[in-house]
Amino acid sequence: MNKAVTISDVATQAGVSVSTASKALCGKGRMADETRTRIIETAVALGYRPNRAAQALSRKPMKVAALVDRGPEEVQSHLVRGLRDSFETYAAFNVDYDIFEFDPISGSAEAKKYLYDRYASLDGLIVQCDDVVTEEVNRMNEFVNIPIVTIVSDSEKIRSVSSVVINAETVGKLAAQFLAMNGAKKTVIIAGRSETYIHERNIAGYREGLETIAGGTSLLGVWYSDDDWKKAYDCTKDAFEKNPDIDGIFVTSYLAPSVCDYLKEKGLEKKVAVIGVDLYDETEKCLRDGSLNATIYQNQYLQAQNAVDVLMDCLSEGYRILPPVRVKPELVMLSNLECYTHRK
Amino acid sequence: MNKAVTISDVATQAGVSVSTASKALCGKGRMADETRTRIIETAVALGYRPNRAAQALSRKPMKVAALVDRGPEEVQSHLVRGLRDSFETYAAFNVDYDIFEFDPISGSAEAKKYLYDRYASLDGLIVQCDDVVTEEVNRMNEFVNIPIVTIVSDSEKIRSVSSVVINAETVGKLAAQFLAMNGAKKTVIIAGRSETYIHERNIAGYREGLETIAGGTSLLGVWYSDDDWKKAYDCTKDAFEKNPDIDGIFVTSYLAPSVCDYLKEKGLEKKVAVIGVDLYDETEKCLRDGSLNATIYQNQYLQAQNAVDVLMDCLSEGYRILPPVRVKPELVMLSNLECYTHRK
DNA sequence: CTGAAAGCGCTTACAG
DNA sequence: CTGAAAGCGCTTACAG
Repeated sequence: MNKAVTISDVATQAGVSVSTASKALCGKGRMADETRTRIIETAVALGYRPNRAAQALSRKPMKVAALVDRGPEEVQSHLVRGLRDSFETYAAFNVDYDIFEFDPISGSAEAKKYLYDRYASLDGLIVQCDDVVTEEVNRMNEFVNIPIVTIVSDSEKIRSVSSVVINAETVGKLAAQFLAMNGAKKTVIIAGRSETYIHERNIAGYREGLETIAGGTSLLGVWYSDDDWKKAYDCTKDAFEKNPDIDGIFVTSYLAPSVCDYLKEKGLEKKVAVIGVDLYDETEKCLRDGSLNATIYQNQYLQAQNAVDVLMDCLSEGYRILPPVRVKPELVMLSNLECYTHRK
Repeated sequence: MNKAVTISDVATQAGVSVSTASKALCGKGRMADETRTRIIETAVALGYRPNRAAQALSRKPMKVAALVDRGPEEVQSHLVRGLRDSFETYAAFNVDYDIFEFDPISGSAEAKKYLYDRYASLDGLIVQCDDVVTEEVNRMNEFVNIPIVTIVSDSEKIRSVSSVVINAETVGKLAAQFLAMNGAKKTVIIAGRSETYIHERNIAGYREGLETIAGGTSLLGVWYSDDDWKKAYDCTKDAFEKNPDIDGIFVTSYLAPSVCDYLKEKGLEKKVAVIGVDLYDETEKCLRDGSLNATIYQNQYLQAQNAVDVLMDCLSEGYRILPPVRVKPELVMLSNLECYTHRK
């Protein structure tokens, strides 16, 4: 390994002081265009790459924030833990972080205020949020452009950002193949909120899966639970009243336990295959008692970790926009549940 | 965020100089036991965590090596790529690394020589290797104790190490549940090398899975392919000659494509469910043509990444032995294959 | 056995 | 507009 090129090499070569070179390279302060150009050119010519450790040690703390809209406690907690853990690993890089959780129904105003108050002082932002807040983020980012990373939201709606995404179609396809494998022929979907981007894509993927992979299995209908426990139960009930011979159910939201409750009450849990989404205590119980056959874990912890990593990359590489990072959906069944139970 | 505790805080509190604190904390040089203990205790009490950026900046380059025994090209390459990528992210941390691949059959002597030549100058080591080399590593580590991280080998055989492991029983259980879900009743196992730790644990897990999860499915027998393509084919043939009504096969090694070849020749590929292990081009093809129903991917890339992370943690935390890191087996089917095809 | 001092590669007030 | 100097938190010869 050859000795790395340092900023002082660049400075000497360009005939300026280290401080001037530094300012030229990180684009701070004012200086003669000619000087800046010359410095940058010699840096490139010499193959200079800044030493991150040294940068971290000398600069003042970087300020970043994460704005997340609160989901069901146990799902959300994985996300927040992932953010926290990941930020902590960057502690050595001198970053100050703040995680702000707000209620998706009532908290939009709160989230907006948070943004107004802080945006100007932030170096980077992670958001997982609804349309209202998204709009706000877009608006602010037009004035002060900082790197933004979105977590599994309607990423198309936020401009100039990097993102962490789950392939919602794949989730649907996986569910279709799984139910077919379990011998299901007549299936239904209990979806989350109607018209939601993710759920619609889940459904589309499921349809595709039925056609391309699991011929012989059909989709009888889709019910929308609006992410409400009681309503999910009612949907299930309604579905069975209309189609008593259902033998497979795909629940696109975290409400599968509610669906399982209905099945257990009616003694149908062994006859109907059910696959859900996400993983928390209730889900685990259902996997254990056999009423839930599998769940597709959209590793929130990993999503959060990736978001932080991407943000840090953006920040240290001159605010580039990075390609989306995809988190793979993980199929959790009774046999591999133990790999997930200690997911801190 | 409170200001982080620095080594100078620790030094002041313990009533020593910064240099003494540093030496105590990274276990270098000789010093009064009493002093060292006191310093370490105050560091713990204060919640001191060394600033890695500063460490990286001040110490001379760390020398680490990875010793891996070459498996089938495409499986191995994920491992090596994972090591390389991960080491590169530590470049700013001032580490020099070397990756040494050797042939598991003929290369033990070569590997030994490599160890003799370098061991003394290394700060850390990653090994994925057979028993002979393992013995050697153990022996050397008695003289010069450096942190060692093992990747999915018979970790019990290397003492004083951290490790990255795959739960081999879970892989077996997963296979059992999967085949049962596919309606298989009479199954066989085509295993890798006989008497190999991992394969035996795969088989044990499979048996357990059949009992606890997949009642009604039976295991007719186990054939050993010795990790040889031709032999795997022959085993399959032999199995079918003895049991023409086999309807499920678990291949514990990467040789599933060979098993699928037999099935396709005999036109049995739609009637027999097959689940294999690992993922590379041949495996992908079989998933696509439907002769292979699923494979259990033991994410080598991730294993390697984790190994490097663990090693770096060991090195920066005063050579502690860290608890094993478990890599989850991932079930790959046609429906989620796309998540794996761009696995660089 | 212990400590003072230099230095790792950067950034950032501050002074010219 | 440019540079000298201090300082970030650590490690490591070197001197006591």
